[in-house]
Amino acid sequence: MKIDPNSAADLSAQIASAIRDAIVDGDLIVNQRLPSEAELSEQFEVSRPTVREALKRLAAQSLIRTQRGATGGAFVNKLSFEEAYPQQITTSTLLLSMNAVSFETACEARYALERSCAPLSAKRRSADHLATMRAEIHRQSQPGLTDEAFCASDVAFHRALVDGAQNPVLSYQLAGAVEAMQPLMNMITFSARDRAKIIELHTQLADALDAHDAGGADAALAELESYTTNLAVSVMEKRSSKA
Amino acid sequence: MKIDPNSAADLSAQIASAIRDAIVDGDLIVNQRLPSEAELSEQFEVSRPTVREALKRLAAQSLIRTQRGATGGAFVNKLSFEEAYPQQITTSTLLLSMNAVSFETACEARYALERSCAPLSAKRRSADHLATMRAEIHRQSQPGLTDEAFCASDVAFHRALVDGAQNPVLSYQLAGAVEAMQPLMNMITFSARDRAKIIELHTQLADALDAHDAGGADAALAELESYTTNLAVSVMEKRSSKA
DNA sequence: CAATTTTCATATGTCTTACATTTAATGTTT
DNA sequence: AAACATTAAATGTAAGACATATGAAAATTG
Repeated sequence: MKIDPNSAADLSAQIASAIRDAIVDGDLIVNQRLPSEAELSEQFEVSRPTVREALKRLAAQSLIRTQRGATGGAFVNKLSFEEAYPQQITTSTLLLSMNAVSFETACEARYALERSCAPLSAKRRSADHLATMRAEIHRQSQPGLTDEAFCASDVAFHRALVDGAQNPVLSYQLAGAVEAMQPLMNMITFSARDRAKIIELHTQLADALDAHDAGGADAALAELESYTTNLAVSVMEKRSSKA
Repeated sequence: MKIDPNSAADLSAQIASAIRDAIVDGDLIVNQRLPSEAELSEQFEVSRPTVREALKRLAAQSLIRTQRGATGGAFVNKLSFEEAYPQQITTSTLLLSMNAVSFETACEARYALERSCAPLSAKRRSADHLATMRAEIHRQSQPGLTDEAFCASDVAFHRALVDGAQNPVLSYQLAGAVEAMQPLMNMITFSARDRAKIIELHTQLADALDAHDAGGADAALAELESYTTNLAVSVMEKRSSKA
C-alpha cells in the first residue's frame, strides 16, 4: 500500500483508493481492524487530517466503520445488502434526474427487469410477499389517496413482487430501478379510471403469483408496462399542449 | 440545511447528509457551486476540517467535484452513467464476496437480468455490438488462453449483449451483476470441452441477435445458464471430494 | 492599442498542535 | 467480591498556518 506524492490526485483520494483495493483484493478481510489514524499517517507519510479524509471517503461507501474509545478504530465493514440498498437507490435516482432519461427508457428498463423476476417469483414467493402485495392493492383502492402515496404504494407492491424471487442479488439490483422510477411517476396525475385499471392489473398479477402461474404474471406485467407507457405519453402531451 | 450537534452521528456525516438531501431534492442543481469551505464552516458552525470530511464523503459518491484556485470550490457533479459504473461494480463485487452468495444465486440473477435484455438487444443491437461479440468469441477460441482471460472475455461478450439493448439504465444495472460474477467464475477451471460448448452457445446467441431473433437468443441464454450452473456444480463437487 | 507578462486575491490541499469525548481495561477502595 | 475511580488509547473536533493552483485584474511591453 504505497502512494505517489507526485500524482495529480489528492493524497486522501490516493490513500482511500489504496485501502479500497486492499479490501476488494481480500488483503483486508471483514471485521479486520485497520491501523490507527496515527499509524496510517506514519505509514503513508501524511498528516492525520489527510488520513481522516481518506477514511471518510471509505466510510461513505460503507467499506469501513469506525468506533471510538479504547479498543476503537476503523474496521473493514461487512457490506450487507440492506446497507447497499439506499446507496443504490440514491445513485439510480440521481442518474435518472441528471441525465434526462425519458420516462419510456426508465419504464422499459424497469419492466424488463421486473419481468425477469416474475417467473422466479411465481415459483418461490412466500405467503408474506403475497400478503404485502394484497395490502398494497387495498391501499391503492382507497379514495382520497394522493398521487404521491399511490405511487409509493405502487413501488412497495413491485418491490414485494421482486423480493418474491427470493434472490438477494436480484432484489438489490432491482431496488434501484424500481425506486428510482418513483420521482418520474410522481409527475403523472392518475385519474380514478387509471387507478382502477392499474389496480385490476395488480390484482391479476397477484392472482397469477398466487397460482404459481409464471405466464399469467408475465402477461399482466406486459400489459401494465404498455398501459403505464401510454398513460405517461398522453399526460405529457396534454401538459405540453396546455403550456 | 441545519444539523443537530447533539445527535449521535458524526458532524461530518450529518453535514454530508444535509447537502446530499439538498442535491437529491433539487435544492442544489447540477454545476451549482457550493459555498466555500470557510463559508460552510460558518453556516454549520463547525471547523473547516469537519466540513472537508463531509465534502470528501460526498466526493466519494461522485455527488460533488472540487476545483482549486481562484474560481474553484465544490460543485454539484452531474452524475454520469460512466462514473457510476465502477462504483456499482465494486459494490456488487463486495456484496457477493462478503455475503457468501452461492454461485447458483449469482448465476440465476445474472441470467435472469440478461434474458430481460435479450429481446431488446435482438431488436436494437448495432453492428458494433455484434462485432464486439464476434471478436470476443474469436478470442475465447484461442488456445492457451488462461481461465481468467477466458472469463474476462466472457464478461465483455455479455456486456456487449446488454449494451445492445441501447438502454443506459439497463446497462448500468446489469454492469454490476455481470462484472461481479467474474471473481466467482474465475474459481472454475474450464476444460477445452467446456470452452467449446460455451463458444458454440455464444455463437448461437450472436447469430440470433444478428437475425433479430429474440426467441433464439433467449433459448441460447437459457441453455448457457443451465450449462454454466451444472459446470459449476460439478467443479465444486470434484473439488470437495479431493479435499 | 493590443498582446503579453506580472501581480494578486481566493480557494482548496496539507500540516501541526491541541483539546474533547468515548470506551474498555486496569487499579483501588470498601 | 463488587463497586467505583483512574487511566490509556483511540476517534472526533477545533484553530491556525502554510503550500499550491488558478483565474482575473493590473502592469508592462512591443
